[in-house]
Amino acid sequence: MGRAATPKSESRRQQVLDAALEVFARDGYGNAVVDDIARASATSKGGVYFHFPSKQALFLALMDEAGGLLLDRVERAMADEPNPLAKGDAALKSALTTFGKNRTLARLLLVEAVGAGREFNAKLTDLHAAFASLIARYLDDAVAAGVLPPHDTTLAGVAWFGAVNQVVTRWVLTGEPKKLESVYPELRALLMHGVAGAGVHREDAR
Amino acid sequence: MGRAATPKSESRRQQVLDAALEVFARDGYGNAVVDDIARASATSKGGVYFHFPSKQALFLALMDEAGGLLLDRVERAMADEPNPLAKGDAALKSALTTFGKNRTLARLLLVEAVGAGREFNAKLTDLHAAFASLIARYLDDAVAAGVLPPHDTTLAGVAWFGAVNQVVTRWVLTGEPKKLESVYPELRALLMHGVAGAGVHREDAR
Amino acid sequence: MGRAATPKSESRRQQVLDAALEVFARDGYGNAVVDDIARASATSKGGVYFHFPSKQALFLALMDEAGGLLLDRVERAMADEPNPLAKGDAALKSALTTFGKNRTLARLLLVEAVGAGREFNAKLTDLHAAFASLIARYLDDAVAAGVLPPHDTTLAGVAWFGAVNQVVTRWVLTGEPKKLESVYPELRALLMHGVAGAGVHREDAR
Amino acid sequence: MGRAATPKSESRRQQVLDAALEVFARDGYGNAVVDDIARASATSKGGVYFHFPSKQALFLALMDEAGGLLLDRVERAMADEPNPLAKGDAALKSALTTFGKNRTLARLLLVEAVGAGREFNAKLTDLHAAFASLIARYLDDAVAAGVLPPHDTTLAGVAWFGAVNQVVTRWVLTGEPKKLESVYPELRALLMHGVAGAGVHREDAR
DNA sequence: AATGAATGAGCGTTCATTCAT
DNA sequence: TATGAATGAACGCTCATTCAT
Repeated sequence: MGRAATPKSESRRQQVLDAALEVFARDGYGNAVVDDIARASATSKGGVYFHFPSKQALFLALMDEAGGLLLDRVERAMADEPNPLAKGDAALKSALTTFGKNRTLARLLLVEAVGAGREFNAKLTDLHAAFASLIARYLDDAVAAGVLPPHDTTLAGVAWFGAVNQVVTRWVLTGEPKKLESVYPELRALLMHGVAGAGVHREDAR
Repeated sequence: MGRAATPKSESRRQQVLDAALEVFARDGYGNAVVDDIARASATSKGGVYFHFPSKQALFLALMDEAGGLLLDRVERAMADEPNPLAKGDAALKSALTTFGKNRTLARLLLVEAVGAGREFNAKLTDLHAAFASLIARYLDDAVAAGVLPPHDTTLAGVAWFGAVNQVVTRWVLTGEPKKLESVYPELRALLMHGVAGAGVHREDAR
Repeated sequence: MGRAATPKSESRRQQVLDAALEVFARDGYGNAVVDDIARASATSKGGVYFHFPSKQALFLALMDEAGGLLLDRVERAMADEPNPLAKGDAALKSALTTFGKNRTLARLLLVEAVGAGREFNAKLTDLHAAFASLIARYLDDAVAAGVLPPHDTTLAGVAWFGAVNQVVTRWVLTGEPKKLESVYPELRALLMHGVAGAGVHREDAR
Repeated sequence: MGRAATPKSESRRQQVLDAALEVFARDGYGNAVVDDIARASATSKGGVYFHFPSKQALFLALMDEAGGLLLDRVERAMADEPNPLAKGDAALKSALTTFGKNRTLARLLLVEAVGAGREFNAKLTDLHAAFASLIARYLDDAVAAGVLPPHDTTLAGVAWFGAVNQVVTRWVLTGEPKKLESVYPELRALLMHGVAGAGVHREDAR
């Protein structure tokens, strides 16, 4: 479903993108070297520059792709669920699963993209906002449906996003927990009921 | 209250540190130029290198100082409060206030230190862990005191830290909300009771 | 006589090598500046570094080239002569002639390469050893052929090499004698018969 | 016998000189760092500069001292012998012995001083000339005394010096032979009678 | 005499980007 | 489209030298 682009040029571009993901995630934006990306994509430096006007543009494109892919997965997962609460669960679970299967992606988005430079702040902010507002919209729906009490959903969106973010970042940087998805039940409970109500509503264990 | 021990060289070192904070926060680690730091500290490049062996070491020292200062503030604020719940409130409030008064510090710690390079991951991880475990310890105490139900306090520490982190990061990057401290009540409620119980327990406004 | 294999890049590399010889011999290794070499080879600094990984590697390559060239000349001259004694004469004469025509080369090999740094000692030692053992081999042959009495040919090789070395070095540093090759007859007599037998065997004058 | 100078200042100066010998011989002129010399002489950088106006002057002074010391030893050894031939033997023996006991000195004079830079060529030339002409003078005397046939004593002085030089240099760079002095008999024979007459006049073995 | 903090010119090296082929 | 040699601005770091104390 939908890989209709030019068989050669498009795949070349994708090769570069894939290689760039690898290299940027490995070395960070600043330390990554265009030559490395060229080598890793079995092209030449000129080849890279044919498909992308600059190192910066390449990184930006990568953020777009990676962020879009993740957003897509989460939205698709939510779309598959009927009721509000289930949607939230699905979103959280799919985010953890996607990252859990792709540490490189996680590192790029949550670590390397952050301090990469002023030039990337706008895109980073957009990404953060996209996720936060996805969550906020879901919370709004849930409030509208009467399954959640009214509250500042914008702030909650940001905070939730940050909470998940940090759990994943810790996993990226320290390798803990071994299986990222394993935090799902506890994290879900925490997001829903905070620490105060944590005990009551927990329906599962590790 | 006693800072008589730093006649000249120590103050020089501090000058450099201060200038470095400014420059690193403004330009990011990678784009920051040692010459700029020298100029900003009214020294020469050689002066900077007399006090710090390398740009990297300078940044590391800065992370230490900034992280320590923040941790100190928060811990001091907690120490001033008697009961567990109040300690938590004080911690949250002092973190928001400290960052709110010092956007430069916030940018350094939450943005620029992140993608700065593999060399800094260890220190960054340590910082994250220090905060997360400070929170976890507090939660443990609260659980022991019976004011909070038992739960995975480690995970909660990480998630809380992430939530606050993200709210501050958003403020650093977008300027919203105008007054960082204004999120305190809502954020507190969210951390305590999650989104499900959010409506009920709110006891205050802006 | 066949140098068709070096279309562009190879000639560039050679340009750099030539310029480096000039600059290193003029300024010495330590004082030579890569920018100067770049300028002298009508390239850019990056161009130099494209062909050689470092200043050090460039100097090493130069030692190889210069040493190889000299050794080649001497060996070729020896090969052209039939009997042992004539070979020796030819070797001495060709060494003096080659250096005499190329003071730059002489300076590089005999002066600048010497105190250039520990990194170059190995290569220098190799060069010295190559010459000394070339001489020693020749002496061995002459002994085997019965035209010279048996003696410690290794030491003689070293000593001979040093004697010639010093005569050339003196010429490099002081300009004396005007024509380096003019020392040939006296030097030859000296190497053959020492100072004691000097008077008898001398068949020529200055 | 003669250490009459100012007890403190003069010894300080000597300390610096000694340390400099060590450091220059270890690192070479270019790589040697004034701070190291200061540390090695248990002084401060300022202390070094109090006694010597510049790094260059320090090295020059060292060459003077080292060269003078060596020349002194050799001359003294010659003065102790009555007849010409014995003087020559004594000179060679004392040179080998002095270097053999002091590899640092040998390295400074024969290796590090050579490529150290144009600034040192004059002094180096002087040193070489001093030795060469010492030898030449001795040869002249021997010729005058009728124990050696007339020949180009200047050239012989240079060549002899170079031969000894090279033997010592090889020992400095490669460690061979184990005992430098052991080459004395063979080297003496070589210098006196060359390779042609070598067999006859040898009166000893290794 | 001695100290050591400070200076700043200088240099090796890197690497994004360009462009002739 | 692709290649890779070439460019040159930029930067981290070193270290001889100075000088206030």
